[in-house]
Amino acid sequence: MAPSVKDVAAMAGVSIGTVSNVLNRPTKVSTDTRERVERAIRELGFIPSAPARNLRTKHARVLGLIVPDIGNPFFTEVARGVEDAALEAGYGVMLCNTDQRADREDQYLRLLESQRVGGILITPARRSMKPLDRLIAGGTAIALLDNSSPSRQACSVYVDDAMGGTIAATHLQDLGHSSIMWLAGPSDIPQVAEREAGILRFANEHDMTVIRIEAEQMSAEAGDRAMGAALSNKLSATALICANDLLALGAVRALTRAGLRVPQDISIVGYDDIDFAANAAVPLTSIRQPKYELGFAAAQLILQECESSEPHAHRQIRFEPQLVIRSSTSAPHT
Amino acid sequence: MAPSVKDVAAMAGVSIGTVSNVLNRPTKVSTDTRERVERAIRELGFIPSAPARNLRTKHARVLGLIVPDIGNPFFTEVARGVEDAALEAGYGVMLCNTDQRADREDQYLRLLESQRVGGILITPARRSMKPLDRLIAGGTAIALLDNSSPSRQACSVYVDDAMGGTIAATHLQDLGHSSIMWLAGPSDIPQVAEREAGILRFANEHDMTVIRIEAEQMSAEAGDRAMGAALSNKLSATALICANDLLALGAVRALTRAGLRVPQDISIVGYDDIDFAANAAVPLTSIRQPKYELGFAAAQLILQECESSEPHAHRQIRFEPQLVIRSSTSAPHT
DNA sequence: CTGAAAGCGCTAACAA
DNA sequence: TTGTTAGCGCTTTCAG
Repeated sequence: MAPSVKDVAAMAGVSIGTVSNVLNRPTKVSTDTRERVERAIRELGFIPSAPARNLRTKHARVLGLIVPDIGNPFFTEVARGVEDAALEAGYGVMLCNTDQRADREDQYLRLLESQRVGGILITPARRSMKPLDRLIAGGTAIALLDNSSPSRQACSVYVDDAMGGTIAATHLQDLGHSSIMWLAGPSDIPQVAEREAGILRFANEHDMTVIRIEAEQMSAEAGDRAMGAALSNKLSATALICANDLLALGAVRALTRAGLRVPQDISIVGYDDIDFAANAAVPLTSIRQPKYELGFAAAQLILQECESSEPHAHRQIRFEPQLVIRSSTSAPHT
Repeated sequence: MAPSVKDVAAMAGVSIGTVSNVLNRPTKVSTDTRERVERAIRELGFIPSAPARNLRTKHARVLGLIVPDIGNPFFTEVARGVEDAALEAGYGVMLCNTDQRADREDQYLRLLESQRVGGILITPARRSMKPLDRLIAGGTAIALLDNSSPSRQACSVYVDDAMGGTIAATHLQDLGHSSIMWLAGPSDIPQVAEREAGILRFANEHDMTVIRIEAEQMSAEAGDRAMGAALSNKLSATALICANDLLALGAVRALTRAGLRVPQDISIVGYDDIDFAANAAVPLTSIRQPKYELGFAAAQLILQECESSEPHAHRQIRFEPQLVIRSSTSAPHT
């Protein structure tokens, strides 16, 4: 049996209330009794039971992290940021990977609710915030991750996607491209839609033509397939912007298979700037998102919401994306 | 306030004990009272408090997953396997990324202990099992992940690394290579040591020469640096085996920078077969490890240990690696 | 088959 | 400053 406050109290010759005090309000205890208690804690190897504590405090020192695809390095980096911020505050992180499936998201939401976690960080897989409202009403702090829809119900942290799209298009125009392809992901992903909006707005204003193709997923395989299909339909342009780096990696493959060289025959701009973008054989020009920082900031926001009992004003934090130029873009070959 | 068993009992007109019974032993309750209770649960949106339950049951329906680097796609895939097995059983997974730091590992171990998790899956960052013994004694199930050291204290799941090393060397010999380089990772990583043993044994028996170089981390950057250094020391061979795919990706970069072509000038075999190996511009020949399966099996093992109260016999599950031939290996150019 | 009651380990009033 | 005590929400005997 793990030792309990009772054992510690007995060994230190004090009451359990005093033990609880040295644990939670050390200043309210005289120095020498505190030291006696601390010694007892050390000798017994006492580690307080979180479940017991949570039964009283209503909230576990745990954060839920709900992401669509932890296999995507973007989210892996975000998770690292969340984890570091959480650990700093003595919180744990429950990883909830939904694979974009609503049923899994629901199941995890229930799980987190039953665990009475202090807060939930979520990149919503669908438009509805319905199930979240329940949680919010129940006192669970929620933060929207990588989601710009301002909500009066929750904090949110995001990177300006429209700006990212514009940056990518601007870069290609600067190089002299006037006709580009846009390899989008599923159109119901808000981030993709925003990036597209940024690209199209800029293209309109600067007489660039944009050919849109769509992959059914945000994965390299899907990028390969979509690009392959576009190629066999004789679609072409001197440059390509991809909705994320995974798609770009797949597109490079399809292009290479078709005998086209990057960037000589076609320039490519990815999105996210995952580690593999830099280490690909054709290092990818990409739009960097501050992934780790995004996660870190979101976790901090939510931690401060669930730590303090004061009325909390929901905040929105916006990050800016950044162009990282590597070898996959150049002036169009004439 | 979230509804409690008490509220449900009141609404259904039964005692709280009965509510508890329909929750945990539905058969012990008559059909119609069960239905009444279930209706009340639904109407109130009652979700049992895990902390309260855990206070009695001693163990939370949560698994701790301790890995050295969740940024490495190998571990990300393992995590997916763990997560899926856990969710199937209604368990959550706490992600604990140590970055190979002993202090973080300790901190997480304490956190998991205080949470009273049912089991811990760990890829030990160091040789010592000392802190784990405490947990085991305390009744927490432990499973060693990707670790072949048989332990009478815990279950373990691993992929035969020596075999993987041999497979890689065999493949190169079959292609006609007789002099190879081995890009190792830190020598205190047991998996790396095993792979090396497999390679060296085979090389000895077949008169291959092996030049050993070592990267200080299992990352692409470290691989790039180590390979670059080797190159400027005029080390060379017709083929290269890397301790994992990340190192291989970095090595390809260094090689490319030096004007060498893969596989014409040098063949490369990676290890792990992460997704990016297949999608790299030079698709990587690699030794595939059943990553997802590894995590899934480990989680199942530990779940069955912490679910059943019967005396549990620790098991060891061994997986076999597999050669995946792509474009980064060929016969040596003569 | 159902209810009553004890108690899991801890926190937070309140007393002393 | 320290001790006493009443629960938190649930499971689990033990009676009925």
